[in-house]
Amino acid sequence: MADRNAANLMGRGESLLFLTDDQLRRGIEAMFFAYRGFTADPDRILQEYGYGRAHHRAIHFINRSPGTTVNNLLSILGVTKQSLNRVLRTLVEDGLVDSRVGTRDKRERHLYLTEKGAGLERALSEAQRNRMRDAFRAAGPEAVAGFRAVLEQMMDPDMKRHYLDGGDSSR
Amino acid sequence: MADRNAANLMGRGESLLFLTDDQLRRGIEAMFFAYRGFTADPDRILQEYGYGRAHHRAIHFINRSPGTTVNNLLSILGVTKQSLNRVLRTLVEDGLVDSRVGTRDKRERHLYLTEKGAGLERALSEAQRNRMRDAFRAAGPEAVAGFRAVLEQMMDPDMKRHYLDGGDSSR
DNA sequence: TTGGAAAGTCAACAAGGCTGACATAAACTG
DNA sequence: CAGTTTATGTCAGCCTTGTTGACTTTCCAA
Repeated sequence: MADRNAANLMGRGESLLFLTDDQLRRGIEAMFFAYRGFTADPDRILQEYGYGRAHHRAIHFINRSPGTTVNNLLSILGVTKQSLNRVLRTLVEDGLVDSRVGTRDKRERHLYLTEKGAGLERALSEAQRNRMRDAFRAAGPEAVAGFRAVLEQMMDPDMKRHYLDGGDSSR
Repeated sequence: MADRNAANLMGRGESLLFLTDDQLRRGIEAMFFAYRGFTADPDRILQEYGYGRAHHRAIHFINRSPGTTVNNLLSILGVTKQSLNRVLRTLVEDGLVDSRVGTRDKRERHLYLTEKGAGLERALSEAQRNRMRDAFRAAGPEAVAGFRAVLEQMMDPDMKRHYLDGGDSSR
């Protein structure tokens, strides 16, 4: 709202913001500290189960897209299949995830949360949603819109696909 | 700006936002994907030097607060001294960080970037600032304010101190 | 039908978290 | 001054989660 001087040279309503290195540094540190807060509550829960963030990520995206394949999960998570496989194996062994051989293509494994897995998912996402909700409410609706707008710009373009996707990029 | 119906029951201008689980899920995934983008460019640079994110974090905060102590860094980074020490030791050995015994309190070590260390810091923070600046400009000034407001709410309260601090919580 | 690509698994290694124990020096306290 | 606390560093060992390389099974297309 402040310096909008040299604006509107760029088609859309974007102002040519004068951003000092210090303002940008604040943004960088905000991301760092906020991400820590963002993961703190689930981390505590996971610790009780002997799991880590990798397990949380797998559980989250399986819940979002039931029946998704390992390969699809790989493209979302951006890790190697060997790394994901280890996490997935423990989740299957512990009875949180069900891995079903594909009917059309028997090379594929389709992933589903079991009742037990869905239970942990609820505990994790509830904790994370509570913090997110509190932050959104305290900051107000316009802030939420801005938050989402900036984060979306910060993503790698290929990832926006997974983000915008309502879910189910499987099958 | 949308549903502001039941608002203003809460003293300040906060509306009692109706946030669906799906809206919150979007926020959660936005954090996940954006954080990946946020760290992607520095990660590439660090890889060339054989360093990781832990080194980046140390370098960042030493640069922000030259002369800071190990203990202060510990409270900012929230890791164990053993973990930080390993990183710090390699940085000192490689001549990126200078560790000087305190004059007032000789138990303390005050940390400074060397010329070489400052060089890497510039490369890392320039890459990260560029992405942050592009995102800020594309999203616009109001979005930036909202971004910061939400992130600040998401932090653990103890961490806000380090965030708001203009720097130099040393000595 | 055969050769390559794709999906998944196994083995081994590295980074960077962690805990616990212990050493040293300096500072503080009664 | 003796004893305790504080700041830092180090060693050993463990865990999670990333990596690469080699291998199997399955599918598909030439």
